[in-house]
Amino acid sequence: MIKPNKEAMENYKCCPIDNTFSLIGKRFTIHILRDMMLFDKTRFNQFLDSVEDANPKTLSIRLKEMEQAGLIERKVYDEVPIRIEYHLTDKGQHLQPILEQMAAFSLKYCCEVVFKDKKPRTLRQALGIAPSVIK
Amino acid sequence: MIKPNKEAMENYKCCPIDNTFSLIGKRFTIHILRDMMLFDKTRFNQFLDSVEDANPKTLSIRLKEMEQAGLIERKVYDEVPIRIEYHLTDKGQHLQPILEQMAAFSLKYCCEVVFKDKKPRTLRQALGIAPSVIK
DNA sequence: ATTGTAACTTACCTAATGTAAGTTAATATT
DNA sequence: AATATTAACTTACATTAGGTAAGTTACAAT
Repeated sequence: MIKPNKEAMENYKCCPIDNTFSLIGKRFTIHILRDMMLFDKTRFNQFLDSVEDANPKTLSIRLKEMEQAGLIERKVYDEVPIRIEYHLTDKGQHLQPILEQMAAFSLKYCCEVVFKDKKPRTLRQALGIAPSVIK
Repeated sequence: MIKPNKEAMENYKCCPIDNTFSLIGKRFTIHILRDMMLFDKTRFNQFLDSVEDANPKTLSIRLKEMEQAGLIERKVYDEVPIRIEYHLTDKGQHLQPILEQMAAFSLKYCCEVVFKDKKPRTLRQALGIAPSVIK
């Protein structure tokens, strides 16, 4: 088990885990990130369709918060009808290892609820890709 | 970027990221896990003191949910005054990589808010330990 | 004139969370 | 004998966050 020591603790203004949670802990945030990272979703109505139980009010609030936090960028295309796209920033991209670990946990320890055949999988197996693709 | 393919998607009953979020996404849950994993906290009033802005009502609800979900175990010691301890289960322990990635993200990309000197750190540097200790 | 589309916003309602005080049970103190 | 203390909550009440359904804007097509 990894434990912080006292000298190291002196440097902190706040807890890094608490800080990350303040960025991704609210409803829909990780779902939006997931859909951007893994499924190339970029638009409001796509998230409304793909995010589990999303509603337009909360989605709208969440996208604004994520933009404020520097995780995503909002781009307006002046077409008819108007098109708006949301894209991950560099900072937002770097949240991906967290989502990967979240996926890996469920694949291994919640396989009865996640998989039809109820068998555990690694992230590689679940994605159905060759080992070389991940890294 | 890692992308799931179609055959692999057929096996799912639900999204593993969504599933993990249902386990750790509510307020205080990861804070409780953090305090158990890194600071050896085990008792109700310890969490009340150490978890940021914790209140007894929500803490009580959360501990019950976490027990239900199989992440922690509640043990009653029949002493005077009564002592109750909460400990991580094996399943709960395996959430640690998620918390580590959450910490690593803030150390690297939110150093201005996390550190007094505002300089980014790796997880190793932040913990102030030798490289060999992590793995 | 009505319909359609994208991206929301608004009014209203319900659920989750927070606050402060109270409970239980036993020993310790005045 | 009455009051205090401790741990781990619970309860009543207040506040905040989130959800629902409908409406808005700005065109273009039918």
